[in-house]
Amino acid sequence: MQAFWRRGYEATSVQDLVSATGINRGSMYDTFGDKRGLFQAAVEFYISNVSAGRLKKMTGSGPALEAIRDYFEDLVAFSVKDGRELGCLITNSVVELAPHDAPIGDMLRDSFGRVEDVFRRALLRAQDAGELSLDVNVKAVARFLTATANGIRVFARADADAETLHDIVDSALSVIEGQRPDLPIAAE
Amino acid sequence: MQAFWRRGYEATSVQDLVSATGINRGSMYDTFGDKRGLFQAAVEFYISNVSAGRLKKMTGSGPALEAIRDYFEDLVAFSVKDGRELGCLITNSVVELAPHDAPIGDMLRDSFGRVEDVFRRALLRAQDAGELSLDVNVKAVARFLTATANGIRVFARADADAETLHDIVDSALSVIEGQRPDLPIAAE
DNA sequence: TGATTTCTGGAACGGTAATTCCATATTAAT
DNA sequence: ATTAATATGGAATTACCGTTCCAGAAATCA
Repeated sequence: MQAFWRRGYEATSVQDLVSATGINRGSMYDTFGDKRGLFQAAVEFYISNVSAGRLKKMTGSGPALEAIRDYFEDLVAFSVKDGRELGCLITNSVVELAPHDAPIGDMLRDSFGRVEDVFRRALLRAQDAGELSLDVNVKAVARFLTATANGIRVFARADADAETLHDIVDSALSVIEGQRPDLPIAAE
Repeated sequence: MQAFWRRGYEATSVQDLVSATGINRGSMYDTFGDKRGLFQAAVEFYISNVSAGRLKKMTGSGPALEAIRDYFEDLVAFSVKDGRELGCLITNSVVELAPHDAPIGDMLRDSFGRVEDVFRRALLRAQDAGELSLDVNVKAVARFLTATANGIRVFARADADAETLHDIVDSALSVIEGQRPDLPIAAE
């Protein structure tokens, strides 16, 4: 997974994968069929571990807008860490492969859908909690936040610094953080 | 350029380039040195034609916020056209190559910088014209809009539909379109 | 027109890619 | 302990990759 994450699908040779994993060539082919099969497994692993792990924090019961901000701060923190210029394996793979490999494309689109869904739920929770105006188009904003996360990942891949990424996050979150609802009509 | 745009650097073979251009193998090598040289030329061509063309519309003297919106509408319109799933050659190349090819990475980062700059100027014009509050952090928002454009491009590469892309644009532009300045203190 | 440069089609080259195979060693199951 | 299953190192295979080369055709220039 890490090899593919770093260099992409095409630029990673089977020899790279053998060296990186320390696993025998033959065993690799026995288990995953071919390079593409291993790649698919790597992406699946990424989705259900790396990605889902970060998303799970957003599904808690605490303040939803705060959870969304934390998600983005996490993203920025990771992007400028030593694992720099990695970006996101899903984003990278969408760009490299989605248009030419339908099954992998579908898998990646599903993953986007799940991210969007987590955002959507968080936004609904924010509305329920009175943190966010009911006028906000939740579906649209969820899509927007998903796209923004991808934009940040592209910037990360271009080695953007923390300040730049923070600027992006702050501006993006102004879409929801400046949207407290009006006072309730019948305040108790 | 189109071959690289469609399939990326690694997945495009020299044979593909020969077939796509109708130009002889030898002539190609005489002119561009090698595959990488041709790629570099393709990206340069993209930057100074495709990309610059779209950006130029934003540098006019008309209403700046409208120009920004038009830029994004253009993006969406192109992304769902027949040239679908192409995304942006710069975005695609950043993701595929920036971390492993310093010269090309630099070229692509420069291009990002120029986009950011065009946004920045437009935002400043908007402030001058009283379309945009002076409280807005212009640099941050310019970075944000650049990142958003990249996010849209990633979505386009994942074959997102027009509605989805419009949702993203509408939400993103709410960062600036809801920010009219307060009435001037000394209204005439 | 004749000379020079440029382009063409296509063969040829070396290298490395993905994949397969196998005899041997290791591990797990009975 | 014996058998069956799995992993290992590495060679072998096939194919395509990028790149070079060249003899001849076309175009350009004097």
